[in-house]
Amino acid sequence: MARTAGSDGEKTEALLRSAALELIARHGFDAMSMRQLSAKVGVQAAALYRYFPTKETLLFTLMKDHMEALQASWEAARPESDVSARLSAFVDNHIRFHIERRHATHVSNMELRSLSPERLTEIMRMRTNYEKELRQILRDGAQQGLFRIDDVTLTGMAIIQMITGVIVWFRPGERFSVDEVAQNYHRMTLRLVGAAHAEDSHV
Amino acid sequence: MARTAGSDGEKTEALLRSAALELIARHGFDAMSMRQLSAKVGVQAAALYRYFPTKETLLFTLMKDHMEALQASWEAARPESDVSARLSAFVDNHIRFHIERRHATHVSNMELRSLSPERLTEIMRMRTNYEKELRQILRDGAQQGLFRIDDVTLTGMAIIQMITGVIVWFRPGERFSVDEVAQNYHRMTLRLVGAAHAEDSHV
DNA sequence: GCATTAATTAAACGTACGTTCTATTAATTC
DNA sequence: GAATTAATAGAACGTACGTTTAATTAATGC
Repeated sequence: MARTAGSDGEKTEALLRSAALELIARHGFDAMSMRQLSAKVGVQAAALYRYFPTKETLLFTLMKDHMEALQASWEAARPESDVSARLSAFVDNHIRFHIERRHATHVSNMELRSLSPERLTEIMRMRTNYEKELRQILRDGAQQGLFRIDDVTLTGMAIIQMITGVIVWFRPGERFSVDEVAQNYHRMTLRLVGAAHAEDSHV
Repeated sequence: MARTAGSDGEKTEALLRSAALELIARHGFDAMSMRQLSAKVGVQAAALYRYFPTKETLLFTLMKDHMEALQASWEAARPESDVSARLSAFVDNHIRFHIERRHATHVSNMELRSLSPERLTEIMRMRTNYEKELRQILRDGAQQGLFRIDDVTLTGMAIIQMITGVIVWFRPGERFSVDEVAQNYHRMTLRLVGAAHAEDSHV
């Protein structure tokens, strides 16, 4: 056999990507074999090389797309309003985005080691750019006297770790809804930065 | 050749453990080969099997020792004093312990996937026990009216993620000392739980 | 100093991996 | 409907891996 009836490159690539995200998230990048991936989609291993020249390129592509989508999601959600609302929006967008794409998030957070130095640099650059948005919010809030922040870099890291960590324990359909988690976390974040009136917030 | 002059089982095992922590932290468990590990210590790969029956057992041993040491460290540091001091002590101990053992921490956080189900369960049980200590502090603080906490489980997770995340960005000898980081984080933690007078704290 | 135990080497086994090569069939174009 | 392009299959290549087996030397106990 060779080309199969109804085969379609775009469709196969999309299937491969989502199957790869699931397998890598579950077993890790090294532990996922190209044969395992191809079997999940129902093609031979050799067929993968029509879409991705190497296994590492596949990983890089997944991560890059994830980071671009994250940045785009924030730019679409970013309000022009006051800093507290911007901070809440950042936390909200971050949590929702990552919960909705838990596999891709796991991959992006756990498999950086498997990238070549150049590709690692590129992903880290995208990540840093995204995190700059948070730091700018923190800086604005501090300058306007609305936040009490000892160190912007350190506080930014603490918040990122805290809100990204949601995917470690969150399971859809259990105790908390996404809304509850998002609301709770943005309240904790506002307290963490010493936001004026954080305690009275009804949002 | 066979047994080498000056060879000593305890010494070799200790060397293997620390070499393994470093290699796994840097390259990941799957990416580390037994030959790579043995070469780092200067023995043949077959020699490893005198100390660890399988590669996975080696990983499990490292993780278990790490968790036991963490629990012991907290039990030694735990004060009998008021809840705010206990919370500060927890944060302080956690950060210092993890910074001092960054390799082991990385391994314990990143390589859970490579454990068999039974062994994963055991490590998770230890981890849960440790995290219970934090939740108890939060519960006590809330009951005494000192903390303002919406949900103990969720707040506990947020704090754990935040303070464990330090090892992701912290590099000894750069901008911050361990003391500064620990102090800053316990201030953020107290704010996060809405601790009364957190803003006036001089600790 | 001999017997025993501890620590290691050297070589090999079977397996699984990423990747490549070539052939083959399906869809598309004109 | 012939020519071309797209999408795959099937087989193979070389390599590296975890682990085992047997032999060998060093240290220890009596």
